[in-house]
Amino acid sequence: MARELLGKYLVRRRGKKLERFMITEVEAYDGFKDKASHASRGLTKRNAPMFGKAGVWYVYFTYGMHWMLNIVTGPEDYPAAVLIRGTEGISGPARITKYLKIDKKFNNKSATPKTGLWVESNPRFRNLKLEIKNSPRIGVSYAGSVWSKKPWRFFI
DNA sequence: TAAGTGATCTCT
DNA sequence: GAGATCACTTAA
Repeated sequence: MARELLGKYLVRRRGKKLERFMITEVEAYDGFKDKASHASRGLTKRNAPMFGKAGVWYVYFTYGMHWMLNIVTGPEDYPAAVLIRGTEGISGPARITKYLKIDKKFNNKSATPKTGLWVESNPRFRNLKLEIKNSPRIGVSYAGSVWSKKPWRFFI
């Protein structure tokens, strides 16, 4: 799912204006066992959206100043999400939310035009093979040698 | 390299 | 309720 999101558009509606940003960098957080995932210590008030339906935003606040944008994946009751780390023109997960004015008001909301933040396929890339690379995830050294090394960061 | 910043989590 | 931590950014 993380790979699928690469090359697609993150679309933000503000008033009547639509802004589209091609997603270029993501990270996967998968299941109960993933020690790098907020869900590794079970259900909490904060990570609850990760346990819900796929296609819903999980937006949380960290480091006292940054909002992180994730989209929930997987079946209900199975915690998994993809962190949107970068788009064309914006690199860095906190900068995306800063520039697109994304905060807790999107948390637990569906990714649809109705909510003002969603994902669209990219017709430009329908027939183009993207060169996708991967690496360990960023900023998760606390997760131990196994989980911090999982190559679940994907980027174009 | 380190400060900034405050919500959240764990432990008492 | 206290203390530690944090899926980061910026300025030095």
